[in-house]
Amino acid sequence: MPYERLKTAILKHVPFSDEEAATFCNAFQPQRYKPKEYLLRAGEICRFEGFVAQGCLRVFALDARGGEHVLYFAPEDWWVTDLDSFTNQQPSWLFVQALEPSTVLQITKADKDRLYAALPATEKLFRIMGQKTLVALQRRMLSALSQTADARYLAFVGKYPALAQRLTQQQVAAYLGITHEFLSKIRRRLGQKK
Amino acid sequence: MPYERLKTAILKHVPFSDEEAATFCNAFQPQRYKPKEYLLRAGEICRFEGFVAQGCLRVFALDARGGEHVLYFAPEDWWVTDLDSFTNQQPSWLFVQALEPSTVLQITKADKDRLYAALPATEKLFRIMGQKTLVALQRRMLSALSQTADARYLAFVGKYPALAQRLTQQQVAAYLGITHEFLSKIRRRLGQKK
DNA sequence: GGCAACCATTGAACTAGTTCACCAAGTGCC
DNA sequence: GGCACTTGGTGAACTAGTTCAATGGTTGCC
Repeated sequence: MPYERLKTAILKHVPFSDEEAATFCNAFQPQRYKPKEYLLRAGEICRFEGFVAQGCLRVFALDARGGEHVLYFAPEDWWVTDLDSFTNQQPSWLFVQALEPSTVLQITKADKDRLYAALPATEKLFRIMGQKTLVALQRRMLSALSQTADARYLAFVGKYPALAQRLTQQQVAAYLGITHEFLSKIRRRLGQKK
Repeated sequence: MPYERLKTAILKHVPFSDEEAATFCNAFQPQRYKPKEYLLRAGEICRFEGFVAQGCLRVFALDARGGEHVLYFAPEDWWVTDLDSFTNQQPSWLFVQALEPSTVLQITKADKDRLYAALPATEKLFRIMGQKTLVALQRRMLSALSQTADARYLAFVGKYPALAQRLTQQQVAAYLGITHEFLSKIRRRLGQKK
């Protein structure tokens, strides 16, 4: 049951009763995606906020020359949306794509607004989750400003070893902000055979 | 009156009555800082969340070799804290320093928690402000991943022209993730005399 | 009013990371 | 079972950005 993961995840932050948790979870619709399938493309309006029950997605942007740059990966238990496009219902500049066969529990903007009204603790839930995301992104920003690609790569595999295994090197490179050729050279230098 | 700026700022996001707004604002204490004065140093626990009523601060980190890297600047109407250290009351890895003579309205963790309890809309207020900060940081992260230093510099002065005037080039460079020497060369190349 | 900091600029030598072209191995598809 | 496609690796030439050292101009301080 994909809803169990969602229930467990939210109860970590907010003390919902069983009924409240059910009200919360029932506002989400499960959707399955095949590898390479897009949930959102730049120019579209993001109609969902999703909780990944299974699989792995990526959120990325294209630069002027067609290069892909990964904002984040979303494996199981992560949330995925274009926050700006979703909250303001305006055109996105991001792509959201499944990397593996994935199941995502999705909520619409209207249903999320209903949740805020029906269960006030929802405010706190998303405030806290947003704060954690912000702290993590601040760390990554500082890492981008201050560390060399070698150090960023080591930090990434150190922090997310299981995820690093699931991703191709191209995806990892697009997250680190380097070319996959250079990542290959870093790995050789570090003697990483894995 | 420094509280007027704070009141105006919060009423943009949340419909407080005059009494509620007063309750909110009175939880904050004004503090004045001289240029170069530190509000927080790495290793300390961040005891405040602040609203800048006047002046300008910077939040930065040191790398292994002593280089400074700016996470963000906080001029008038911006909020400033080490979110991680403040919310979890654990040692910080950041520095917060005044760049100009500044007045900051500050709240402690305990008083902020009291606000959350006394005025539930406070949850919404900080959820929304957090979301906006997150969206802005996502944009900056993608810019760091995908753009050259020239483009990032132009984007910065384009987005924050007044702020760029107030800062030294060293500060701007530490925000862009380049050396101030290289920033100087970029500016020459662009023919910027300002 | 003079000295000490700090700031912006510049040039030369260097290094981290890119680009392009190519090759080998795996994987999935029909 | 074969073919197309994607992936990972490698080398050579290149470029964006760093490092170091030096200079001159402001600014602020006592």
